[in-house]
Amino acid sequence: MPELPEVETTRRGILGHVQNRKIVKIEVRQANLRWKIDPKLADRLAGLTIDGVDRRGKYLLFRLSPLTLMVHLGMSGSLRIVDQGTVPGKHDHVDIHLEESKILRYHDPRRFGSVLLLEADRHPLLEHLGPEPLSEDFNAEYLYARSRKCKRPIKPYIMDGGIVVGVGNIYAAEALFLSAIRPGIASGRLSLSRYQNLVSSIKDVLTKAIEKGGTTLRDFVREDGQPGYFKQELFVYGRGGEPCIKCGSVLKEIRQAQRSTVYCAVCQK
DNA sequence: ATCGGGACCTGCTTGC
DNA sequence: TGCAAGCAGGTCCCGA
Repeated sequence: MPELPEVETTRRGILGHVQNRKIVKIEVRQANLRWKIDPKLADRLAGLTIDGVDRRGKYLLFRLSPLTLMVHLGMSGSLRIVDQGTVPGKHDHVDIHLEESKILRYHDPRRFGSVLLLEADRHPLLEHLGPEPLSEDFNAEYLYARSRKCKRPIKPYIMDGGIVVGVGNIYAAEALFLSAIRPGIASGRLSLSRYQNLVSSIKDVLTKAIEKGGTTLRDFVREDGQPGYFKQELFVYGRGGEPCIKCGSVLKEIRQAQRSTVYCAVCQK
């Protein structure tokens, strides 16, 4: 489910419910996620107060001075706020009980997500991440300079978290359509001005998706259980074989690095 | 140094 | 109708 807009939607949705609230207790029903949940995690966090929730790429960082709880939603994860007594479902793996009878509930059918305890503000998974796409550090000059001599196709290139964080399969395809760039072109062959288009398309599509509460394809839900509404605004993702919204020709579907890619061979060069 | 591929999982859709 | 294959928002890690 979650790319940056969905993670950011989740962060904004839960913030008001968890900030300055004390963790009463934690229940772990399934510890085998992408990485096994530390058996000591529940004891370490009980009694601490959540000072705030930050985001780095697709990671949510719960600040519990002096510890940090790092949550990744993987492919199918979500966080919801539910009332005490709400019966957990099959894939509700972790409950974080808060003051005032609320529970922050982690749900993840495929279990590709993770719930990790950080002793400090650092973690190996955060060490080599690229810039935030909505920050000024992410700009055309950076991408252009970094991609010289790189033969890797542009779509997997912008989906690489070491290059820029937060851009997943949906928004990579959308941004390339919006900037009229073919997904298979080698990143090292794109000009600076094409990178200017691409960067502004990425920022644009992510910003608009956040405004709509993210994209719900099947199971993404916001903290209150509502879906996101950006799906209606997708130009190419999930539309292989259908007509291009701009020119009407049939959209092509290919595979790149084991991910499906849809594009318009007429509009994107 | 870069890659492509496999791995980790469950659930839903599709086709025989 | 049943069953197996294929595919799905991510990304680490290995070997070529």
